[in-house]
Amino acid sequence: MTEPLQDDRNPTIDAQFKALSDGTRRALLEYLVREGEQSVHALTAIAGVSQPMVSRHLGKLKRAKLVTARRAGRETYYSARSKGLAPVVQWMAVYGALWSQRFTALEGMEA
Amino acid sequence: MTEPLQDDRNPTIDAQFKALSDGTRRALLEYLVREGEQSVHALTAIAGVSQPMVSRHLGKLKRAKLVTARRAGRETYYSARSKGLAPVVQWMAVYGALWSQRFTALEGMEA
DNA sequence: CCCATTCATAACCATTTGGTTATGACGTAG
DNA sequence: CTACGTCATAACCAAATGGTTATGAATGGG
Repeated sequence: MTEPLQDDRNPTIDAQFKALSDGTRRALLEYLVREGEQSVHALTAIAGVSQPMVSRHLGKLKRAKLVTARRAGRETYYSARSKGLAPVVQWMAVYGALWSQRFTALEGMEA
Repeated sequence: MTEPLQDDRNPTIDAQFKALSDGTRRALLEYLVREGEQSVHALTAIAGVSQPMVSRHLGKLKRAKLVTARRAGRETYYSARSKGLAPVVQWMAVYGALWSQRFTALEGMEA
């Protein structure tokens, strides 16, 4: 509704698109979405990269509000954050709708 | 449909998310979507960056198949490519649907 | 024919990014 | 108490990224 005058820089959307732009990160996220809460250990097993890198990817996903972390003993469990995608979905709804008429039923979503 | 075994690296989706992860690029794209075909000149006027940078951003959007270019005389006109968002939308449809039940009516979309 | 406009590319720079190995903090199990 | 398992952070590196100014290739107008 608020007209993006010339540059609607939005930190959250920025962070989310950037977070989603990496294949490894998407794979982690997809795994969390499909399999539910997972420890870093488990995620390291399925990601093709080292454990520190997994931690860093998860950190970025967390800062993008796409996942949440729950510490339990020596393990940290990450889960996909529902509502996490909302900002991106909203962007898609607005511009995708204008773009073509292929979008519908995406409204009623709050960041 | 094809189960992402552990890492569904998809160059197009990668490129699209990456392309969308920059605010300036999104602003250019949004402008094209809202105002239709525009010359680089016009786009430079609304983007907050130099003309070469606009060209480079447009190049990246083009490689991501989000815009198309049409050369006319000394001007190049860019337009948002309809269907461009399809891969991203598809990803959103699949994972967004799993993610929460907030997604619907996103199927029937082809890349 | 010359000059100006439009655009893309080159050269350069600082920062970010994805990756690694090494280390350290903390919890748990003998 | 010691040893191991889990995770995050540090240090480091090469490559990509966003930005700039300078240049060059076309096209169009006087």
